[in-house]
Amino acid sequence: MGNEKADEKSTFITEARRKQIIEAAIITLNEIGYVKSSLAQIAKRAKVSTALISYHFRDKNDLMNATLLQLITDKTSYILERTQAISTVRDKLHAFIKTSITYHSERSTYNTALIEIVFHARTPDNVPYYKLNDDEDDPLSNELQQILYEGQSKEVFCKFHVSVMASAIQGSIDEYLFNGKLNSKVGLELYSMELIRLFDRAIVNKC
Amino acid sequence: MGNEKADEKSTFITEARRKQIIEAAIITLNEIGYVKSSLAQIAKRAKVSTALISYHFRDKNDLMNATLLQLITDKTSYILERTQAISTVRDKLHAFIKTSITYHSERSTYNTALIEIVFHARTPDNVPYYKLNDDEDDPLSNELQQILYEGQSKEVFCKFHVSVMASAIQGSIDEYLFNGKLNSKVGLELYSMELIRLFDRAIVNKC
DNA sequence: TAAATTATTGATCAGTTGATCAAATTATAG
DNA sequence: CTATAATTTGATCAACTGATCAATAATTTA
Repeated sequence: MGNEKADEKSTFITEARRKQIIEAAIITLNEIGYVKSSLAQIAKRAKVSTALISYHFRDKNDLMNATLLQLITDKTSYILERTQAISTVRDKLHAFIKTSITYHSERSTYNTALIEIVFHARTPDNVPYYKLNDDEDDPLSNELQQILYEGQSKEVFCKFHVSVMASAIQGSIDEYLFNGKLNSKVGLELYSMELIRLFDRAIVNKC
Repeated sequence: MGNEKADEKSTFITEARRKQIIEAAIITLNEIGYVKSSLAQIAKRAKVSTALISYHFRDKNDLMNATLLQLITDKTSYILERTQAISTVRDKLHAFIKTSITYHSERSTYNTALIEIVFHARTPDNVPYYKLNDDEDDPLSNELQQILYEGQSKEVFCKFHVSVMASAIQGSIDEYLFNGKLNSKVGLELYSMELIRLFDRAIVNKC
């Protein structure tokens, strides 16, 4: 009953329920947004009572944090799996850009839920999540920076400020995730292709 | 008393009160975020009663829309004033990047309030503002795209997809606005300088 | 099977929300 | 100065929020 850590009683049924509730939370976030995603709304979509959510999660914050963790894990593993297999740094960078954008359309529900949480949830000190921005803790950010460093040390890439370049790449990708108009106007194939060409010019060319 | 348009009764005192309430809304958004920015909280900071807000604004949405308009207008004029004066396209692009980033630190309160509204407010159909993304209506987006077109027609810039390049530039800038860690790690002078160099390589070089 | 633990529910709680309204205050006009 | 209109308030409203609790129901254990 009592583990060293907090409360880690993981019955099979408990884990299943938690996943079910988290999945309902994602659907709810996508459908009506964070503000309207009350426990009642989430419970309705999970087809359980509100009290059951309170039973499996300490509070609403706990539920949202668990949901966020699930979303980040999914996105991270999706992109890393398809990036780390590639051998050369330049192709790795291309894959990183391509898969990041592909994830958006393939898991758009997850992506929206992720945005909803990141821009609404706050720490107990009332600091918004979007202002925290992990960096060191973010495996995707680390992977991207490591690709850039490796390219520079192998002299495939030229000299530039890695942090700035990384956030420029990430920002260019994110812009496509947010901007709905762009999404329907340009198309992900064209967008990722143009982005790859753009950063090839900025990174690989004579410097 | 009765104008053609909706209700456009603009006494001097009315306009002053509206501005005062909007200013209080901005401060409140910055201090405690959109979700906690109730009419009561805004009223407290404006040192008026909640009923007075309801008197000057149809509802909370109306207030938030008016606040958003003020924020967008401020940011737009700030950047356009400092960009359109420049004569050559390349310097214009540099100025656009530089002033966009400078605005962040100079009016950080406004910037946070803007983010809070854009990522929380929704249309009556429950469509989040961040998914609308004007594009054609956004003067800043237009200015940036026009700079790129002009540079291409004068053959100062090489050939590339203007929409993609514009959103890459905008995304690279926005990333700096959101990412708190980056903000303290790199510094806006260095960041804008590196960004200018980056896009010079991607835009101006041999293509 | 019987006992004990775990899972689930409906009912209910106090707290906040945005909005409304009559009454009070202030400004404006005649 | 008086009457009329515009401004501001406090009190109050129903609706909804997240959370809690005792009472069942289901499952596990002995």
